[in-house]
Amino acid sequence: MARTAGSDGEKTQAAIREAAVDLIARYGYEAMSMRRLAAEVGVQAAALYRYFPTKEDLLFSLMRAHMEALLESWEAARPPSPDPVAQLAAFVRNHIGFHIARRHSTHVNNMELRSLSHDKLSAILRLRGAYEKELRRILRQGAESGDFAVEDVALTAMAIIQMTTGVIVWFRPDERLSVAEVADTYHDMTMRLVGARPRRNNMREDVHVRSRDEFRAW
Amino acid sequence: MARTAGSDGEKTQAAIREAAVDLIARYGYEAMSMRRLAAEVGVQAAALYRYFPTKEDLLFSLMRAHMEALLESWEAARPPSPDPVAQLAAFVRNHIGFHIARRHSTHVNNMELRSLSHDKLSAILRLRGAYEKELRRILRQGAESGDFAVEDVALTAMAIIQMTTGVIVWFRPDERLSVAEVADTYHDMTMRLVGARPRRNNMREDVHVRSRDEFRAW
DNA sequence: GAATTAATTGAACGTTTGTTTTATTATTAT
DNA sequence: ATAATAATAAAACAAACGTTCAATTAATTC
Repeated sequence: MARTAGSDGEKTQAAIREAAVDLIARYGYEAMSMRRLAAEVGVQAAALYRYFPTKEDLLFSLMRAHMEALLESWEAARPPSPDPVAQLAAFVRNHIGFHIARRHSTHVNNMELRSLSHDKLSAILRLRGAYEKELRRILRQGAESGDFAVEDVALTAMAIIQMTTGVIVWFRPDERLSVAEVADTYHDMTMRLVGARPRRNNMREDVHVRSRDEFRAW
Repeated sequence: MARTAGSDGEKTQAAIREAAVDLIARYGYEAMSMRRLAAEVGVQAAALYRYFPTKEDLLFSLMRAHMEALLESWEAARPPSPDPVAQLAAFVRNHIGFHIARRHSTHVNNMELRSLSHDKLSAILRLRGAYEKELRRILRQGAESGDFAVEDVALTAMAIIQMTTGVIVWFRPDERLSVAEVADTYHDMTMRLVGARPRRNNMREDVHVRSRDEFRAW
C-alpha cells in the first residue's frame, strides 16, 4: 500500500504536531519514539519524515510555535495605557490564561530545552528572553513611578514568572477552582508581591485590578 | 581483567550516585545511557548492576534520597517557636538554601517524575506531600492567628514553593548576588505575598524577619 | 599460604532506536 | 485519458540500548 484515501498533507502535519505535543508532555521527548508517534497519528513512521526532517526538528518546531504564540498573545493583550499597574495586571492574567489553555505545550517548552542542539536552543531562549523583558520593563516602570516597591527587577520578574507558570503543575480544569478564580488569586498575590499600592486617580482598569482584597487596609 | 586495585564498593556506589545526578540533570534520565554513566565513573557498564538492579532503581534511589534530605533539613531548621512568621521565615530560608546547594539533585527530582513506575512515583509524591503539608500548616496557622492574609492556603503554598524552587533555574553562584542576598529577597517577597503584618510584641526572630523593607509603611 | 569473598571486566543477547530507500497508490492538472 | 505530483507503506540499515553471564583478579579471612 501507499497513499491512502483522503490523505492530506496539511491535516497530517497538524495531527502530527498535536499528537507529538501530547506524547512528549506525557512521556518526554527522549521516551517518545517516532514509531509510537506515527501509531498515534495512524500512519507509518516513514511518513513523519515528509513533514519534519529529523525528530529534533519536530521538537524545535513545536517549541518555537509555542513561544511565538505566547508573544503574540501578549501583544494582543497588552493594554494601550502605559500605567504599570494595569500592564502588570494584564500580563499576569494573560500569562495564566495562556498557560492553562496550553498546559501540554508549556510542559514541553519547560522540560525539553536540554534536548535541543546549541543553535536551536539559542533561538528558543531568545524568544523567551524577549517575553521576560516585557515583564521587566513593566516592573521597572512601576518601580520608577512609585507604583511598585521592587528592589531587584530581574529577580522579581523570575519569581513572578515561575510562580504563575507553576499553575500548570497543580491546576486541573473542572476541579475546585475555575480559571477566572485562579487568575484572580494569582493577580492578587502578584500585586502584593510587588508592593503595589492604591492609585490616587483610579483608571478604568482599576475596577478590575482592585477586584479582590490586595489593597485591603489593615 | 577483573577486580581493579583499590576498588571499594562504598566509594564506587557514591561515585555512581554523584555522576548519575550530574548526567541526569544535564541530559535527562532517558538520554543518559548506562554506558555513559559507567564511563564517567571510570568503570564498565556491568559493574553498575552490582549496586542498582535496574536503571530505574538507580533513579528512584537518587530521588528518594533527595526528598529525605529535604525533610531532614527542614526538621533541623524548624524553629521551636510556634510563631507563624518565624516559621515561614525559617521555611523559606531553608528551602532556598537547600535548593541552591543541591541544584542538580533538585533538577532531577523536578524533571524525572514521569520516568518512575507507578509505585515508585507514589513513594516520591508521598514524601513531597509531607513537605508541602508543613508549609500549608504554617500558612493556615498564620491565617488563623491573623498574621497572614491568605485566602487559599493550598494555592498559596504551591505559589511559594514554585517561586522559591525556581531560584535554581536562574541563580548561579559567584555571580551578581550571594546566596544570602537571594534568600533575603525571596524572604521579603514571600512575606509580602502572604500579607504578613508587623507583630505587636516583637520576638527574637523579628530582628531577622524585618531585616529589609517588607513592612515599610507607605 | 590457602580458601573465600568482593569487585570488576569483556563479551554477548535480544530489542529498539532514528532514519533511508524504494515501490505504490491517490489526487490533481492537462 | 494521461501525465505529473503528493502522500504514504513496507522493508531494511547500522547503531545504541538495558541487561545478563561467565571468567578473572584483588582483598580478606582462616
